[in-house]
Amino acid sequence: MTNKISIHEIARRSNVSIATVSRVLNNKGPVKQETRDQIIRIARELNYKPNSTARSLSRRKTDSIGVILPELVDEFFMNIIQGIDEEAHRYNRYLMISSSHSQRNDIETILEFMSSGRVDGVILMAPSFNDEIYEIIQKSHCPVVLLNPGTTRKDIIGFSIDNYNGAKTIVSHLMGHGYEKIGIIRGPVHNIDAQQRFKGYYDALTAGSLKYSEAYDVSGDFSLKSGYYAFTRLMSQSDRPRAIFACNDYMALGAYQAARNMNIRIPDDVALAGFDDVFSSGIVNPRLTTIHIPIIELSRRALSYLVKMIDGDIDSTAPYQETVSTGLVIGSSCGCKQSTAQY
Amino acid sequence: MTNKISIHEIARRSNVSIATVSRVLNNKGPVKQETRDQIIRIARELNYKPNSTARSLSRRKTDSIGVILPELVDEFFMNIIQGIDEEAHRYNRYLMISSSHSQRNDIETILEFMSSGRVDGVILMAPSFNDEIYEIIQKSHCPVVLLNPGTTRKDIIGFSIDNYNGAKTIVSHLMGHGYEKIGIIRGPVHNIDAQQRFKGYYDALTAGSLKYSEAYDVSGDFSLKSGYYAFTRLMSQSDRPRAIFACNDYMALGAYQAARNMNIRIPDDVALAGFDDVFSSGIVNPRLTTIHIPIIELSRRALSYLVKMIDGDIDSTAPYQETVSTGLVIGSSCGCKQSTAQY
DNA sequence: CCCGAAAATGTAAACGTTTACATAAATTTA
DNA sequence: TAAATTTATGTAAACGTTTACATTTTCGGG
Repeated sequence: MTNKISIHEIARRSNVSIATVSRVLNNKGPVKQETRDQIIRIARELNYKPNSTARSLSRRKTDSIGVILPELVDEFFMNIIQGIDEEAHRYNRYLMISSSHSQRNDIETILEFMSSGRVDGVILMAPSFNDEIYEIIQKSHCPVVLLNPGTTRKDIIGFSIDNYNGAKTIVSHLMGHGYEKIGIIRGPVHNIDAQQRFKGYYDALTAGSLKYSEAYDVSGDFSLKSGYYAFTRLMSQSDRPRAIFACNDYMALGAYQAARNMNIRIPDDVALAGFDDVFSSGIVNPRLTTIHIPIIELSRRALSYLVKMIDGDIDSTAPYQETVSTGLVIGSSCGCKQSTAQY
Repeated sequence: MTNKISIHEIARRSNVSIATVSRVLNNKGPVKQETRDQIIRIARELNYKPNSTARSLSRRKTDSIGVILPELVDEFFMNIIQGIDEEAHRYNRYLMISSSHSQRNDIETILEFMSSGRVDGVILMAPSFNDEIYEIIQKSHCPVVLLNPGTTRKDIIGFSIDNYNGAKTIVSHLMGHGYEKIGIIRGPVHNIDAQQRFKGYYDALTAGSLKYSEAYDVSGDFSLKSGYYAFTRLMSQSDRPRAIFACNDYMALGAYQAARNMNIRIPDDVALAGFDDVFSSGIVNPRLTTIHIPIIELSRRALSYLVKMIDGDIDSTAPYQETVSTGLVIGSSCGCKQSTAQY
């Protein structure tokens, strides 16, 4: 039960000053080889580990990065964390993770995180971007990178998914099958991803000279259940759509269940496509045609950029936006015979 | 662009000493109401946030907790984080999360985390428990709680899943359907969960006076793919099993795909059961009969216990084990008509 | 063998808090 | 009203590092 040993203890035992010890431990400044060896030996013997709190205070740098996500559920958010973690490990940074605990004032969480000096920078994914958040970021002296900011502002630093083109691509793919009556199950009204996906859908239709019809446009909230009901509603009308684009996979999966209940065959009676490429969409039969989001890659880049801001390799005040493009994953739910994904 | 303000600045502006300011900010020690009000006012005006690094150094307490998981993938690990996060929020603790980056020396990761004073305690889920890890925990002065330690040692603090009884329950359920030839798709050989689940399977069989047969025992590694091949192997023999217990859901899902390829109907030709109750198992058709693990609850309890150790409310040196019991989730993959889960 | 430069080491002041202890002011007690 | 309390405040030393600056030692060249 050795007491916690400090740099002082090492200095005492090696008959040198703490400055010398610090120099050795940080490989900074000249030290006689002999002294160096001895200090290292003693430090190792005592199993010395520098106190990182003291280190942080002195260096004014914590080597940790805050990650604030709207919630901590799903493979999706896990993938974000995974990507960030991998990259953080590369840069020797630690990760402080927190959900914004939507029930509470998430802004406060953010502020707390950023202002207390607990982290050197923050990766923030807010449920929705608003002026208050913008203000906080501007005011704080803490570098912030936004994940999927969902705003048209240009004076921020953000990494986004190309929802618009993803949606356009997949709807175009459905059109390529010759379907003309293509319905949509929307996401939450105020969700920017959902809005962009809708726009992609809309523009794909009109670009292909199909007409948008309100009868084929039903709302959902990204949940499985909402997909179930939305599908039921869409297919209960006399003039049914021939294909449906669900704005995310969970809703598409809900649609599968509704289809089974209604004895509707996918893709024979109605084709189906989703968005996100969640694990389950590769499990269901027929495999769901969907859009893959390179979310791990996106997170990695975001972290990498943040670290460079922190290290001063990149100007933190300069706005920067990056958008990663999505990939079409072809299953047979759209009517294709051959799937691009294999197991 | 106000410079970062410290307690000194507040003291200066309020014409008091920093001690008084500190007292006000921490609600500690007597301060005249008038002085107090003024200090609070000024602190608020300047939007003062105490530097948590300095605070940690002085108090010898970081208010953060380390979480080390073998990997950061899956809903499963996300659920762990979710449970921990919820509870951490209740106790006002921050979470430092890291995967043990299995490619590297995970032990070193752990040591680093625990010895550097970056966290007040650690929740550790190791890929496999071994003596080295045990040594580290004993030596370190940092409270450690193990998640699913998978050891029979009694001198540790750990929170576990009752794999054994879970497996026994579900295999018994299969037997209740009258199936006599019950196969198993095992998990990784060195994985303790997998071993315990196998034992549950074995004991359930023999308790019901069925005989264990090597022909029905094939190995897997918890991956979907391994489930696919294991199923194929099991069902390629002339004397096929009538039911199969896959040691986790992903392997069971792989079995679904193999079954589809081989034109084998579930549950008509072969009944199937899994373990874990992952999201996808509720999606597939027929719904997978499986075992639910209250992992969020388990994580919550682990964190709560750890915090109490840190706060000195619980003796950190006393061993403690807790096991949470699992729940049977009935789908129709086992042959049941009525499912307990609904969507 | 002395001088100057380079190398090695030490001293002490940060970093921004908390807190034991000392002191001063206000209040009560007798 | 002086002494004894109680309340309010200040001083200064921690906490364990890093690092600018000062000082000492070493070493090569004249």
